[in-house]
Formats: sequence, structure tokens, C-alpha cells
Amino acid sequence: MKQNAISAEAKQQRRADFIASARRLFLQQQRLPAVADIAADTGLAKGTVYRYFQSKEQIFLALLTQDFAELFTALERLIEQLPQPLSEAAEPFADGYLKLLQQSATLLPLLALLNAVLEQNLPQPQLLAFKQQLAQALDTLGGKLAVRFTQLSPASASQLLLHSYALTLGLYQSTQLPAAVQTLLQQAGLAQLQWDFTAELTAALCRLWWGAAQE
Amino acid sequence: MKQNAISAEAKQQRRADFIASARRLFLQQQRLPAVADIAADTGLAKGTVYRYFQSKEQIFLALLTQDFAELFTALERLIEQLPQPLSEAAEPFADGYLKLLQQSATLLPLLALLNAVLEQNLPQPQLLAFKQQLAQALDTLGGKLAVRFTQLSPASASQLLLHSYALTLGLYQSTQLPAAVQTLLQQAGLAQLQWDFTAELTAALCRLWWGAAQE
Amino acid sequence: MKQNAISAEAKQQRRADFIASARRLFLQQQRLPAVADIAADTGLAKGTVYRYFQSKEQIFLALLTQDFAELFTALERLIEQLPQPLSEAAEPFADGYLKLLQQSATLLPLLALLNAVLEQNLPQPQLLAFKQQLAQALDTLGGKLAVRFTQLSPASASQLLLHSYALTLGLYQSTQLPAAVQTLLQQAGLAQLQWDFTAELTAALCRLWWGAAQE
Amino acid sequence: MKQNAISAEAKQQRRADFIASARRLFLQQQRLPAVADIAADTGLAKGTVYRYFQSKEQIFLALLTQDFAELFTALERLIEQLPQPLSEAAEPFADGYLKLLQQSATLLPLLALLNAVLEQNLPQPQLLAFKQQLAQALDTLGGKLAVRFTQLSPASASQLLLHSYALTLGLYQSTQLPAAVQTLLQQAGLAQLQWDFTAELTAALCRLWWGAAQE
DNA sequence: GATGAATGAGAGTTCATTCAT
DNA sequence: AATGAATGAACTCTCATTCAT
Repeated sequence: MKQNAISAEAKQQRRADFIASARRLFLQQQRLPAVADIAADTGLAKGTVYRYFQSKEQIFLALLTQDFAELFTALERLIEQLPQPLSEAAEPFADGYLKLLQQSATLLPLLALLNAVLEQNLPQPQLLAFKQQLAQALDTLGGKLAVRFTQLSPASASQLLLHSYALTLGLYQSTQLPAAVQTLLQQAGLAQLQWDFTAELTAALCRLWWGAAQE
Repeated sequence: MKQNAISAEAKQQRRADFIASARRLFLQQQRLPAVADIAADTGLAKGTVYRYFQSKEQIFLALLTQDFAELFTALERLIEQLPQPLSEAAEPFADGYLKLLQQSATLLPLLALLNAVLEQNLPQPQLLAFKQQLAQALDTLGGKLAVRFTQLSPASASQLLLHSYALTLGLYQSTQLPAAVQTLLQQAGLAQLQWDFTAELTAALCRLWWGAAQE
Repeated sequence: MKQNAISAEAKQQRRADFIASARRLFLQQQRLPAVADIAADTGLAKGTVYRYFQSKEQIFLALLTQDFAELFTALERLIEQLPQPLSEAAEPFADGYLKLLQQSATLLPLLALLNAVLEQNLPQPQLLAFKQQLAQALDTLGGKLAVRFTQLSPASASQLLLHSYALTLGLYQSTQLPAAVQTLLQQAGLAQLQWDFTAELTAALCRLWWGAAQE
Repeated sequence: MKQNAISAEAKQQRRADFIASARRLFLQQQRLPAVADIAADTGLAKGTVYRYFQSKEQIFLALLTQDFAELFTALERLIEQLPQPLSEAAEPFADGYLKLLQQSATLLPLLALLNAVLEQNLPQPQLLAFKQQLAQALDTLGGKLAVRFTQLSPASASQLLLHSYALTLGLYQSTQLPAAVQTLLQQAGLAQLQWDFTAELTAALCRLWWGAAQE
């Protein structure tokens, strides 16, 4: 039996351990791992997982929340450093944003599952809370963006971010192929058939922001 | 026992029946219906489904392919009717495109499942073929767009369409909530908290196309 | 894969096989066996069990129903052969009844579980239907008893049977010890401490019926 | 953390608290409550329960023992007050007995679980001890009954009580339906389909005792 | 003496797919 | 060609009990 996590910090740590295992296994298996796997990976028992999370999906919602929190924090800093005017900011934003996205290997794959899988199995209140948090965060970030680029109203800044987010999600899903298929393509020398997520997102974001800058 | 489908037309019809049932049940159930349900709805037996499709997911891939074909045909006509110049075409395109999207109740919900669910259970070659068809179709359409708006190279026209598609997919997933949650929100008088897919997509497409028109 | 049960008879047989396995294992294990055990014992797969029964508890409800049906059929004959007058019938009834009870090793143990376990896990409609069938059967039997012993009204004859049934159930539970405990007692030479179900039920039924005969 | 219970009285009190919580929750939940619930209801921790009881079932065995002790004490007084002769005592006994039964809301429901659930999870020695206590108590009570009604030998008096007890247990289980099902029936206006425990037990006890009086 | 974190066996059920008829 | 019976892997979650603190 592993040492009991009694202090609040120890509990927090244990929770983080489960999330870390979930992240690792999700990347390995390319799908939501079984709770048994997560427990085994953490070196704790299956039942213990359920002391920290109400359901399997909640683990991944927590992981997603974590990833999002990091991303948003970093985005705040990124926005503060964007050059003026807005039309000049598009490319630096796209570059910086893509770097941030690459820092979490799980964010985009999980996001792609969010609607299809997590939503089906998450209690509605949690799901709603998550979505509202996300909306809130976008709104806050939009506020900062509007402060920096005064030509943007807070509402249209938030909207620009929402659209950027949607573009990210949509392009990721359109351009990404299962790892196995990618290997296949490369072996066949057909890699060029595939769109490149990074390049496309950069291009699309620039257009979107330029579009916004014209208004 | 229903009569055997011997002629090629009869087989084709049977296949279409399964797809139609799949579509109907998908809309009803808000998730991929069980094969047993599809068979029952068609009035045939479960095993028969597998004479026409290799797997459950293939039925929905076929359904998606159908929806896409219709959409692309209609988009061709839409593009031909867009006003000049490109900057003036954004809004008419967005309006026309949204109308087309609304004509297939299944297209967007299925698309939202595509990556998460269908990709997991579809044999790689089929998946690849589908994705390449989609790329091909976008490319063809991009060609037509470039013919009409000569400032766009075929490549950048295709790209614009890819980005528009990604925006559609991403915004749909970001703005859509499960039906049950929506009901919940409306009862609570919180409907205004939700983004409106149509409005956002229109706005985003306009910005994207304007952005493209500036280049 | 075992041969498919296609004809109605073959299906009936398969269903009976599952029930027979359930009976055998229940006796062996002294508790409701797992569905996996029943399937294994039948030589079929777990999922197949669920083609024939909606839940584990329903298997045992079916077993109980079967046992009851046999008992009631036999009781009808027994009643027809009871000597007159009623006061002389008590003992023959008790003797005959006890012989019948001994013919199903599962009836009483299952009955003892009925309220405590099955009721908790059975859908209410099934439970209700079962209880009503039982009441119905007792009533029918009461009718026959009243025909034979004209001093009994149908209502009081049914009541007498209900009370006899209750006595059976109650005495079985009061006098029966888990098999392991019985062994223990006998090894300790303490067997005489235990009441004997058969003797007690005989005595009690006689008193009950005599009491009824006096009215 | 509640104060440690150091004195014997404090420990006894704590034990009683657990039993009281168990009783309350059993009535509320209509099934054996979880240990966590009992602990929470008492304001102590789960582990503490196991300092006072070896298992969950032992709590309920203690509860049952308590209820039985009260019942037997009261029965002694009831027996002393029964009118002569025995044939006249049946009805007063039944009436008095039923009143006593109603004084413990938990006695009968727990009894109905005794064989099915408690016996499965109780260590054999405890179970045996409990059953022997019950037998002993019935025997003692039988002795008093034989003193009052000299036509009854001590053995047959004890037997009469055993049979009365069995009748109680059996009728309770036969006539009782889960609360939810009862509600269902009443809504459907089918309440009359159900036997009435009190009426049936009264009638049956009278017959049983009259039968015994004839011997 | 009290705590409550950790345990982990245990079980029921679904459903896509196969294949004997 | 159609059938539908059989398959069996997959997976979550509960909760009585233990034991380190």
C-alpha cells in the first residue's frame, strides 16, 4: 500500500499523479485509457482513483482544464507582447500561439475528443461548467486584447479569439491523421498529400486577424 | 424474410435504405445508433447489414460522403454566382454556405464525430481514402474559385476553402451544446450565454475572406 | 460455438439449460452464482445468457416460477386425494406437502432469498407480476380445497393455504442453518439443539388445519 | 475528531450510537446502509466503526438482538396477563403480540434479511450464538407459557411459540411488498389485491393456538 | 482511540461482429 | 441473399475492510 496522502498537498500531488498518468497513457494509446490502466501506471489501486475523481471522464476534463489554464496564462503574456498595430500583430500572435500549443501534446487531441466522447459521458453540470469557464476565459483574454488594440471593442476581441480557437480546433481535426496512417503515408512517399497543421493555422490566423484589422 | 436483392439496382437500393435508416436514427438518438437499430428500422436483419457494409462506421462514412457530395455540388453553383470583387463576395458566400449547411441535418454532427469516433474504428485505408477525397474536392472547388477570382492562385483558393471548412467544424463544436444541456440553459433563462453558430460563422468567414482579399 | 437454437423448441431448451445450470450452481455455491459461472456451466458465452434473460435475477425468478408451478400442480392432486373430514386431512396434507417440498432442493432456499435479494434487484413490474401469480395460484388452489371441504369458504380456504405457505417459509428460515454451521454442530454432537424443519412444519400445519377445522 | 471514548460507559455509549444510526438509516434507506453512511450519521469516521464491531453485519445483528430483547421482555408480561383457558387466550395474544411488533419498526424488516443477507456475511460462531439465544429465549418463554396453561407441556409451549414466530416471519415476507411497489399499486387502485399482514397474522395465530388448544 | 486513505475483488451488461443455417 | 443466434472482450464503479498515521 502506498503511503497515505493525508495533507492537502499530498492529496493534491496524488491527484496530479493520476492526471499525469492519464496524460501519459492517452498519448501512448491514442485513446482514453481504462481506469485500471491509469491506476496501474500510478502504482495505486483502481478504487483509489475514484477517491479523487468521480468518473473516468472527469480525469480527462481535469487534464484538459489544466492544459487550458496553462495556455491561457501564457496567452495573456503573449498578448501583452504583441507589436502594434493589429495588422502587424497577426503573425507574431500566430507564431507564439503555435509554440504554446506545441507545449501540450495532449491539448489538441483531447479537445478533438471533447465534443464527441467526453460530452456523452460527462454529467451535464460539469460539462456546462467547463464550457462556461472556457467562454469566461476567452472573454477575459478578449478584454486584454481590446486594451492593447483599442480599435477592437472587447466584444469583437473576444470574438476574434473565439474564431481563432475554432480555427485551431477545426484545422487540427482536418489536417491530423491517426499516427498509424501518417506512418503509412510517409512510407509510401505521399507525405506531401497532407496539409500541414502549423502552416495552415499560421496562414489562416493571419488572414483572420487581418480581416479583423480592416474593420 | 425480405426478398433477396439480386439485381445491382436492388442491392444499391438496399444499401441506400440502410444509410437512410442510419441517418434517421442518428438524428433521433443524437449518437451513433446500434447496428441492431438500423437493421430493425430497415426491416432487415442485423447480419444483412454486414453484407452491405464492412462495419458500422462505414455506414456513417457513406452517409457523410453523401452529404459532402451534395454540399460540394451546391457549393460549385454558389461560387459561380458570387459577385465580384472578392471582398464583396465574402458575405454572400457566408450566407449561401450557411443555407447549404442547414440542408443536411446530419452533416455537422457527424463531422464532429468523425475524428473522435469514426477514425478510431475505421480501417486505415478507408479513412485515408475519405480524407483524400475531401482534399481532392476542396482542391477542385478551389480551382473554380480561382477561375472566378483571378487574384487568388488555385493554391490559395483551396487554402481559403480549407480554412473556411475548418472554421465551420471548429465553430460548430465550440458553440454547440448537447440538446439536453441547451434545454437546461433555456429553462434557466441563460440562453444568451451561448454563442450562436450561424452568427459567429458568418462573422468569421467574412473576416477570413476579407483577410484573403487583402493579400 | 454451440449449435444455434433456431426452432422455438431449441430456444426453449436453451433457456431450460440456463435455468438448470443456475439451479445446479445455486445449490453448489449456496448463493446466487455469477452470470459468468452459469454461462460457463452451460458451455455458452456470457452474452448468450442475456439473449434469454434480461438480468441475472430473472433467471432465478424463472427457476422459482418453475419450482412453484410444479409444486402447485402436485398440490392440486394432493388436495383431491385428501381424506374427509377436514380434521382428518391435516396430517396427510402435511405429509404429502413435505414430500413435495423435498422434491425441489432449490425452492425453499430461493424463497428465502426472494424478499431480501431478488426483490432489491428485480424491476418492479416483474416482481409484482410474480407475486400476483403466486396469489392467483394460491387462490385457485383454495377454490379446489373449498370444493372438497365444503365447510371452508373459498376465501378461508385460500387463507389457510396462505398461512400454510407462510408457516413453511418462516419455519424454513427459523430452523435452517447454513450447511457449514450444521456440519459444525454435528461434529460437536450438538445436533439435537436444532429444530427439525420437517417435524416442526408437520406439527404446525396440523395445528393450523385443526384450528381451521374447528371454525 | 470526536473525543476518545475511554471509560467503559463512554465506549458503550459509542456502540449504542452506531446502532442507533444504523437503525435510523436502515429505516430511511430500506436496505442495509453503507458503513460510511453509519459513520457519517454518527459523526465519527469509518474506521472507528470497526473498533466497535467486527463487521457491518454485526451492527445489525446487535440491533436485532436489542429489538428481540425488548420483544421478549414484553412478551413475558403479555403471557402473564393472558386469560384462561388457552382457547380464549389466542385472540388476546395475537392482539397484544401485534402491538408489540409494531413498536419496533426495524424488527420485521431486519428479520426478513436475516437469513438471506446477514447469514452470508456473519462469522459462523456469531450466527450460531444468535440463533441459540433466540432458541433459548423461546424456550424460556415457553416455560412461562406452560406454567400459565398447564395443559401445555413446556416442550409444546415452546413449539407453539416457535410456530407463532415462524408464522410472523413468513407472513411478513409474503404480504409485504417493497414500498415503491406499494405506491404503484395504490396509484393503480389495486391496493385491495394485497393481503393485510395484521389481519392475516391475527387470523393465523388464532387458528394455530386453537389447534394447539385441542390437543 | 480515532482517523480516513487505500485497497481490490467482484460483477453485470452492451453490442459490434461472426457464422452456421 | 438473408437470417439472427452466439460470441466475448471491454469497462466502470462500489464498498466492506485494512492499516498507516
